Amino acid sequence: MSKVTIYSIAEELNVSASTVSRAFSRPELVKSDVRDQILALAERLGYQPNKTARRLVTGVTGAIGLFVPDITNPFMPPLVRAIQQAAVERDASVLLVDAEEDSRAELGLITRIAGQVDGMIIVSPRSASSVIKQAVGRKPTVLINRVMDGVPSVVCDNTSALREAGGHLVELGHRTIALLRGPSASWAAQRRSEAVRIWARKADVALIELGPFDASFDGGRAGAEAFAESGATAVFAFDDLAACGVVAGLSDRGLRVPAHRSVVGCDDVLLARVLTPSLTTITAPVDDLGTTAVRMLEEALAGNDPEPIRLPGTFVPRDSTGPAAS
Amino acid sequence: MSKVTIYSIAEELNVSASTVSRAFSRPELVKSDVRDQILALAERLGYQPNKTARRLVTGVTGAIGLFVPDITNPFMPPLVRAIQQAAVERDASVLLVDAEEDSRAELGLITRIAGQVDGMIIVSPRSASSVIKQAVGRKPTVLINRVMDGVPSVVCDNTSALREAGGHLVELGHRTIALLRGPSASWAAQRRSEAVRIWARKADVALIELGPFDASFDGGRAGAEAFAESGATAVFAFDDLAACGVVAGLSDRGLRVPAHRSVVGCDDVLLARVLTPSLTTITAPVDDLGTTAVRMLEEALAGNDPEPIRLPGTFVPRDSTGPAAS
DNA sequence: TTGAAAGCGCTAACAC
DNA sequence: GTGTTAGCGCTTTCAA
Repeated sequence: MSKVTIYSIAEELNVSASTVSRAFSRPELVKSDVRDQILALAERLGYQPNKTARRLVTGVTGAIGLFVPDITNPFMPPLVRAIQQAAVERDASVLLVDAEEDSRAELGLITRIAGQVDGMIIVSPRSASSVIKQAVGRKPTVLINRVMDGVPSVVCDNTSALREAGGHLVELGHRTIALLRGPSASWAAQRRSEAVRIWARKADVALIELGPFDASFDGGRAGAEAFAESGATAVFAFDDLAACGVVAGLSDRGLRVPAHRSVVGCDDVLLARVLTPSLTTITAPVDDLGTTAVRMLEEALAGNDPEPIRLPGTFVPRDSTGPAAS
Repeated sequence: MSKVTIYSIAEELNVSASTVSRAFSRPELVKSDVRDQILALAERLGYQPNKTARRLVTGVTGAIGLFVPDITNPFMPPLVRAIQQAAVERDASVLLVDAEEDSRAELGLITRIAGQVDGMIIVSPRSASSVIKQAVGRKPTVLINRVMDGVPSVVCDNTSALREAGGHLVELGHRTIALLRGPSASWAAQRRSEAVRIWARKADVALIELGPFDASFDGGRAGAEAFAESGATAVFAFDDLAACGVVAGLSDRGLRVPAHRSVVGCDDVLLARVLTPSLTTITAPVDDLGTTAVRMLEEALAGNDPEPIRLPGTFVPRDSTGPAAS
């Protein structure tokens, strides 16, 4: 039982190897009855065109590189899934690279996979631009949640959802609200803070800015201390993980959510739904983010350069916000 | 600036392409000064052997397929990371496939990547054995958290940690304890239940078995109802996610953890640490699981067939367990 | 220790 | 529409 190739099929059917090849790669070029015969025999023999050989001659790998800073961040898995799914639909595979928050390793990892993929999707709020530029220089690249001149990107825009969240807090009677600022190197963190700031000014609420804190559970926990002493009754946490930290930190001080303080998260990761109390937060359109990124990469691969896209998040009130304690 | 190949290097140095090839693939076969020259020039030119070409002739892809049932399950990301890291150390890449809990798609996805990798790691507690056998038949395969005759596997063994957890509950005064059973199709779930059962018999505590429930937040929430009415004061949840569900379900009934009821999770996923109260649970040795799987796959690839390995989990008391309410 | 030559399995001109 | 002919960039006998 030797391996089946276009040659073995060609021989069996008394056609040339090219015809067999065409039957798979450009079916419209071969007469339909011949094509059907070929496909049928191939099916019966369990033939699959050898991707490696195809790749060697065409130069297309059929793989896309997915670079994530930290797959352990709860925001990532659903995004990875969405990308993976969109890739499979396009008959592409996903080569995953997790930088493990090690910025020194990033460049090496990127160059490493660049040679094995057609293009890359980079989800990296904090990588140095120089690193990203390296990647962009090698292969068509799409950025997620980060914008950079001349590079296609999809970002989640929370501006209006944050406004809604603010309105919700005001309705609940909150007049002094804290903002836990995220890492200053994070593009998303900056935009978020700015959006809250603008809203607060217009809504005439007292905004107490705290931080910056790490975008982590411990960051949130640290923030809780400042928040508890700030006189604010509600807080915008940097993201859901930080919000969990805030809840924990408040609990350490005997403060309950939402009875004593209200907390708003961001992203709506799994955490937000399973925490007790469940988190009022802003749902990021992860699925859209992922499929859009893949679609844009496809365009970029086709030689166009797609316009940056922003997808709005949506506000979801849950149980971590309640009436302001008097 | 044409692309640099073994030929361009060979020409430049007046050696044959074979020599250049050897300098990279079997350096010991080429005289050291020649080799140094070649390597130096290659370095200067930024030459990297073309993996595709190499792959075509050798048949090794340098990639390992990682098949996960649901990357959204919080147990997975750290595992994926560990595997990815171990792979990078061996100069291999990871082709990720997420089945999205769609068992019908599994087979297709597996066959799909089988052709693109040297071997596979499958983390699939619930896939049909037939599907797994398919994979195993195609490429060397290592199973994580599942055992199957004749297939190398690494599993997490929680028996002794569960015993410890039980002891901990008894010390806290619990005498009637509930067991939330996981999905009956899950290999891990069965072993867990069995371990708890055996412990309970020996420890002379009343064990109330409930379920089976889904290994999910909602499954836990459903379980909470049964638990609340069971008369038990503590519960072994199927995993941490289910434990979160239990906490939520109890809270719906006005029951607090750990004041009114104690809850023990399993796996020690991120969730467990960021929940308030933090979960008493059993830490799965994910890093070890991942690196061991990669090591075993490497062995399998080398033609050996490695013995199944079990790695013990460790008990971690936290804040979700407390003295039994009287 | 090195070189020549023959492929790995496929695609893509080009000619028929 | 189909066949012929060259490769894609590398590894690997086999001889020298």
